[in-house]
Amino acid sequence: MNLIEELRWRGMIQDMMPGTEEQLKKEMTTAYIGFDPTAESLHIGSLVPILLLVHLQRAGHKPIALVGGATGMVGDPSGKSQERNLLDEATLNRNVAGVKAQLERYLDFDPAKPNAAEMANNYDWFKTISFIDFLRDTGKHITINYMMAKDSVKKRIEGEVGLSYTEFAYQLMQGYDFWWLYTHKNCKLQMGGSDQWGNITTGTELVRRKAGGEAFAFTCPLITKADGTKFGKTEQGNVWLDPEKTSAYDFYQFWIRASDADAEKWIKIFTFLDKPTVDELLAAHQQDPGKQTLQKRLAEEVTRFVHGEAELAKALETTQKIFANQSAPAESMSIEDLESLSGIVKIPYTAARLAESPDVVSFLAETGIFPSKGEARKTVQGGGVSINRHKIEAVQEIVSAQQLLHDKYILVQKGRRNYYLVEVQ
RNA sequence: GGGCAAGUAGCCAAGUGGCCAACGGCAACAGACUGUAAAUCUGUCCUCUUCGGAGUUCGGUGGUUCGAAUCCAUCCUUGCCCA
Repeated sequence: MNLIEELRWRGMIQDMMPGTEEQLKKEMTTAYIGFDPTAESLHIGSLVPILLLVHLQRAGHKPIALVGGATGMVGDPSGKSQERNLLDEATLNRNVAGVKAQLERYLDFDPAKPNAAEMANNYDWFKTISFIDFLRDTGKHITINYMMAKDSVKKRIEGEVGLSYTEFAYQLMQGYDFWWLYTHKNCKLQMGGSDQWGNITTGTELVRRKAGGEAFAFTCPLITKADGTKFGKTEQGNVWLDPEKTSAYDFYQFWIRASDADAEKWIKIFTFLDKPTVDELLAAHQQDPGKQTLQKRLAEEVTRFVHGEAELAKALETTQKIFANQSAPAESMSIEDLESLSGIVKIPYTAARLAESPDVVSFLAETGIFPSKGEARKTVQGGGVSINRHKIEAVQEIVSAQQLLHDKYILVQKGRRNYYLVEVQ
């Protein structure tokens, strides 16, 4: 199966330039995707472009992961209703390093292979370009009319917030990247999310006009949720790929909570399972949705891909302990069980303070499980807090040493799925 | 430089002298129901709180007034039109 067919059944193709499929069939093709260094870590939204590169490489083509050290200084207006804040240089450098380190984990950079992945940073070629050169050599090739016709630009021009010249120029920079990679790396294909289509076509246009060459592109639909809310967010915020920011357990949990409708789409996009396997899973799931076959497999596959087998095993283990036997009293958990709950937030608490038998509300605020007593009180009143799996019925309840599990721990639940292990010292 | 319009909580958006911590919607969090799902219903949703309240908000600053998100002045930002 060729790359395009493969991506097509997975629902990962949105727009494609004519001739792209033929180009990929013709020869080993070098392709790139740009990643914005807007944060120190990539989040699961960036997983899709990463997967595109991995699919590309598996199909025998050569991927280039481009980190936007230069474009990140300017800000892409695509999909943004407002002018972006500029990042300072120190932050940007840190982000570039972080993003680079992560990308390196997912692609094969083995130089012995003809299609070894490469990493690039567009700061490397932008830092020496003068403004005058850029205007003369690049700006000349693209008309304002062409640039203004882009959706991302049009929306902002028609909207009431406007668009700075800086952001307007962004597409030229990205287009220049493509041209640069085309001429220096023989890169003929750019991929990306569908919001990048406008920027990408400016690039193919530049390649055509400035280099007289032919370049190709396709995009992947943006990931959405069936209920229309934003993908990749949880109560703790973004779901990051960095285990320091989002533990493997939390990462696993994000996927397992996918709705049925989402899981059906996501299993194709976020896993490498082949079509027969996916069809089988879909059928099994439809037969007995309550088993969450899809969600479990999805969570498992993606967690393995991002965090590795060992971390997946830990996440599964913790999940098992917490959810498999939810009605079991916390007292039945062994000390090993408690101590090996990986990914659960552990909080220290002093034995001296516990000896004073604080009321729950103070306890919850002091441990930092809630930011303030008011918050804690509200949630307790709403029935949202359990200690050792017993729901707190009244704000007057107290916490005491008698509740210690194995003389050391108190298991606190905020809501149904947020667990905290308070360790008394 | 001139004219016009706008700036309200995470977002959208009402409010045009006291009844305003500010209608409504979205998002978010919690509860019920369930399958750690969706849909639905309920509660919370500026901050703190001994739950009685207390404090800080409506682009910034200054003013008028017993009292201002609402009126005036000025500044900043944005959009549209003119030069």
